[in-house]
Order: sequence, then structure tokens, then C-alpha cells
Amino acid sequence: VSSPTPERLATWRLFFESAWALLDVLDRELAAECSMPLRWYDVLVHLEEAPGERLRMGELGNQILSSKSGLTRVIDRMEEAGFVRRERAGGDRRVIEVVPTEAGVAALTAARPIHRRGIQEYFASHLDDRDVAAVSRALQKVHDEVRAAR
Amino acid sequence: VSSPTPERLATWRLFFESAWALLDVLDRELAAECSMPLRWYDVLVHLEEAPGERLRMGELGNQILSSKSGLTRVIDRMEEAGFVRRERAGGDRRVIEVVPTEAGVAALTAARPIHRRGIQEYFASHLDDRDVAAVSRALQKVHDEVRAAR
DNA sequence: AAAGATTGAGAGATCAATCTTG
DNA sequence: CAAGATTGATCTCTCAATCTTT
Repeated sequence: VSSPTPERLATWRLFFESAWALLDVLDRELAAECSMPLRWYDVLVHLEEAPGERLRMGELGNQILSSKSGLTRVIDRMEEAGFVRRERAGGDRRVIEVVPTEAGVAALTAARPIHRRGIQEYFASHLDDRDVAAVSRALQKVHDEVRAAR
Repeated sequence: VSSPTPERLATWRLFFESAWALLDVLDRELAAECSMPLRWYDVLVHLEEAPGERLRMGELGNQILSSKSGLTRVIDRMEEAGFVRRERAGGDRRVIEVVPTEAGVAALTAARPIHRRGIQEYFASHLDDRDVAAVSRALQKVHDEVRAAR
């Protein structure tokens, strides 16, 4: 386990700065045009994709990389905005499941084209087909390792 | 300006999730082992690279992508920790320049191997030479565009 | 008035401690 | 006691308003 080569350090820095700037720009865009932080969008997408369109607090926290307590506040605010509901699961009464409301689904539907436009403008439009394949291949390994490390 | 292709959306998601997880892991690592947030590290690196090892508040804020007020607080804390000093520039007395102290330089020197080990472990070691070239090529365009968009 | 930086108020995140159920 | 979730204290970030200097 040594230090990265200079080329790899330069690549890291490009990745780091691009990522920081992209998250910043896309979050502002979504906040300005949809009154929705990127985190809420992320929550709604994960709920949409979950079997039964519902996830336990703990599972949702793992997926969106939020601390347990952080997620509690996020869901508090989303519930207050009318985008999700908390439901007690059937068997185990310690478990809370988060479910999107109709308003939440509608908000995601409205936000999606805005967000995708931003992804296209700031990210996707600058990658040709070779770039897409290469970046995917490279980041797949990084993604798996870093998510496992938590 | 249309919507990204499915392959590009998948690549974006890989990028988004990897970046979020990497920033989280590396920030925790640095905080745990060096008592220094990633932001401080970033500030110290930018100061080290600046001509004269000093930057105005405004310029530093642009480089590390912090809001003006956000940077004021960051520098408050770093100054309190003894890592940087504020100095009034010669000519224009509205300008404040930020300069690293000896303790700040030492802290960066101590943190660098730790941080680079993390970069190696979670990012660089998973990229072969082809990946490095491809990712750099792809992200260079993204980086330039998104930084210009601010 | 404009530029550079700071301040006050409020939102968002985390850790450790706590409550509830198993 | 352990697991799931919330709460309290605290820290960081951002926006809008303010202060100082040009």
C-alpha cells in the first residue's frame, strides 16, 4: 500500500474537483427550479426503485449514505413537505418504513426532467461513447470497494 | 439539449455514488487520524500552490468552491487552530490575504501521507493505466465546463 | 455606488445518549 | 442486553444584510 503515482494523483484531483462542483451545481439547480434539495431527489429515487416502493429507515440510510440521525431529520422535513409518510411495519414494531405520497411521486416526476437536463449539460454531453464505457468500467471497481468499506 | 442516454445515466449514477462515498470516507479518515476536515486540507493545498503561498479570501473561495461567508467561518476556525493567518494586503485595505503558518505547513505535511494512502486504497489502486488515461481525458472536459458554469 | 469581507439567522449534518420493542 | 429509530448538543454551510474602503 504505497502512494499513488503522479498521474493517478492528478486523476484523483480531477475527479474530486469535478465531483464537488457537479454536486454543488446540480443541487442549486434543483433547489432553485424545484424547491427540492438533491438529497430529497435521491431519497425519492431510492424509494421508487425499492420493492413495494418502501424502505426501512435503516436500509434507506445505508443506500443514500446518511447517518441514522441525519436521515431522521431528512424524513422529518420531507414528511412535513408532504412527500413521504412513515408507516409501522407489520411484524416488528420497532421498524419504521418510509413510503412516498402521491405528492412525492408527483414532485419526483416534475423534478426528473430538470435534473436530467443538468446531468446532460454538465456531465453527459461531454462524454463520447468511448468515454462512457471507460469511465463506467473504471468506476465500477471504485464504487464497489468504497461502498463495501462502510 | 435532450435527456442523457440510459448508458450515460448509469455512468452518472456510478460517478455520483462513488464520489459521495469517497468524499465521505476520506473526510472521516482525515478527521479521525489527523483531526483535520478535508476542507482544511484542501485550503492548505491551495495556499501551498499559490504564488507567494498566499491567497485573497475571494480567490480562495473560488478555488475551493465555498461561498464567501462559508469561507470566512472556515478561516476563522483554521486561524483559531493556528494553521493560517489573516494579513492585510499592501495597497488595497479592503483585501485580506490568507497565509499558512508553520503549524499549518506542518499539519499538511503530516496529513498528506494519510490522505494519499486513502486515495490509493479507495480510488487509485482500482485503476489500471488505461483507466487513468481514459478517466482523465473524459473528466477534463467535464471539469472545465462545470467550473466555468459558476 | 461598487468591491471585499464579515455577521446574523436559519437550514442541514453528525456524534453520543436515549427511548422503545424484541 | 441488542436492534431500530429518535433526540439533544454542536458544528458547518448558505443567503441576505451590513460594514469598511475605494
